[in-house]
Amino acid sequence: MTVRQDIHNSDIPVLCQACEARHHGVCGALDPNKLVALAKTSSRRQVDAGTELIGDAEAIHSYANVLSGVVKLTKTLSDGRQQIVGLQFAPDFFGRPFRAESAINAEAATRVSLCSFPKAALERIMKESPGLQGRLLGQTLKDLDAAREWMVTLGRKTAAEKIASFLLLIARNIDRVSDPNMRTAAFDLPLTRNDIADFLGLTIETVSRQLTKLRADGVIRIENNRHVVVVDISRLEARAGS
Amino acid sequence: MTVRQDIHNSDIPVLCQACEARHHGVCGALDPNKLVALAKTSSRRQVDAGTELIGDAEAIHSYANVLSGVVKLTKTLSDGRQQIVGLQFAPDFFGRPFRAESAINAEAATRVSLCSFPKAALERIMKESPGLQGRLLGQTLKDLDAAREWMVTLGRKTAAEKIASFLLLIARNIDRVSDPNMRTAAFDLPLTRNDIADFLGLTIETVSRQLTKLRADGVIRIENNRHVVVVDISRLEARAGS
DNA sequence: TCAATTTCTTGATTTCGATCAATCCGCGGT
DNA sequence: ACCGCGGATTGATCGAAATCAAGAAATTGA
Repeated sequence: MTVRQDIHNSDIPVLCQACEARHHGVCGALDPNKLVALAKTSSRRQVDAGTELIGDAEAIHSYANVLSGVVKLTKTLSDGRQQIVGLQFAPDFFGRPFRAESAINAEAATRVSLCSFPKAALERIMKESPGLQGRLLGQTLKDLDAAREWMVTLGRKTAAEKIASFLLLIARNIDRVSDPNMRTAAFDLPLTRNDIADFLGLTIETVSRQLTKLRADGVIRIENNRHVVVVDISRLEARAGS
Repeated sequence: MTVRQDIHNSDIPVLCQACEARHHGVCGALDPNKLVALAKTSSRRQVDAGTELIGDAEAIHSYANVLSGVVKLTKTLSDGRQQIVGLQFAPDFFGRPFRAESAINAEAATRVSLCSFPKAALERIMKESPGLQGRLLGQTLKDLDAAREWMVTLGRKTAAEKIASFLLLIARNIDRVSDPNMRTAAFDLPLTRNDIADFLGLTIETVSRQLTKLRADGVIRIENNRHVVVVDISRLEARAGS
């Protein structure tokens, strides 16, 4: 153990001071000492949309916090059919503690900025900070809840309901609509129509048609193919099935 | 800390000695002292198929190891559409560490025997045994992998592939077919046709038709509606998509 | 600025699985 | 044994989404 010393706010690594993950993400469990230790080995980087972050069945050497942008996790069948099995928004943690058994593929869906650190560094600090393990468990449980919620959407909802559910998911994560009396939302879609289809288990044509229908019915407006304005959130919710 | 004392095998609670969870489940992380402490508060019980174990949005007061049988986790839309979002086989741990946010419903799919302990007892021991937290994280990651694997099945596979995938899942968990050169498998279906439909995002009629087709093609045999003999596992795998 | 290419939309047709509708089978009870 | 009932199978028809097929719109690059 190092000798306990005075920790001023200025001792918090510059890198971390303005970081959202510092408070809400996994780093929130670390005291300044540990944070300094981790920050020494960590590095920020920006990657363009389409960059592969973890290849299928690849060994994983690092973990990362998503600081901005959206990362998509995909699985692919041998004949090319693809399914997005998770989306990570800031300030989600992502990477696989221990084993990399399930063949998963992580790719930047938008331009993404990451704060990544080597697997070994995190695991060492984890042994000393039980709180960190708890945060990791918390993130994993959150991912599990999201996955199960989506299983209902995939298995039991109609195409129209799937699209509405998807738009709500994005609105809640990008535009942070948690306030229930917020009537409207606006955001850029982080996914292409193809990605949306792969997320919803639909074809690109069906996605397009359902978006057109929502637009025709005045529930949303679409500008430049990417920017979506939800005119009335409760009307969208009514179409999402629940 | 208690003084370290000699621990004989006989000090392991009788309840735990023959328990599978003792080695492979969460209890494997506990030393005999901790095991005794936990065993004091735990109790075995058997429940019939159909028994509700955790109600939708109900507060959770206990955790459990599944010792035998199958527990199904379901989510239901307001209009009654249902989706099974997870199956827990022995010796899975089940229950929700912390928060019970996601509205999930757990029900015994078959006759089930459980070893359950109060939430508080487990959480207290968890603070002292970092290994236990790790096991819990491991179980959660395993559940997450399973959920994501199933998302591919729900979103991208045909009805025929879904049924084949389901039978393989059961064969691997009930008959423990992990040995890749095992050519055949046999088991009782732990789910009714209705449950299978809810697990696969299909209707009961489609499930029935696909099972009939597999039978007609000589891939499986069905006896008494419940007992399934997989004649050739590799032929079943070929139909599961991958 | 203007091809060139990719991404998205829209339309026509087909198909797979849902729905509707009878049976059929297995099982427990009297 | 017989009935009665819930669960399962089978058949006929329908419909939602997939597939096939052009185009239109946006983005890229020279």
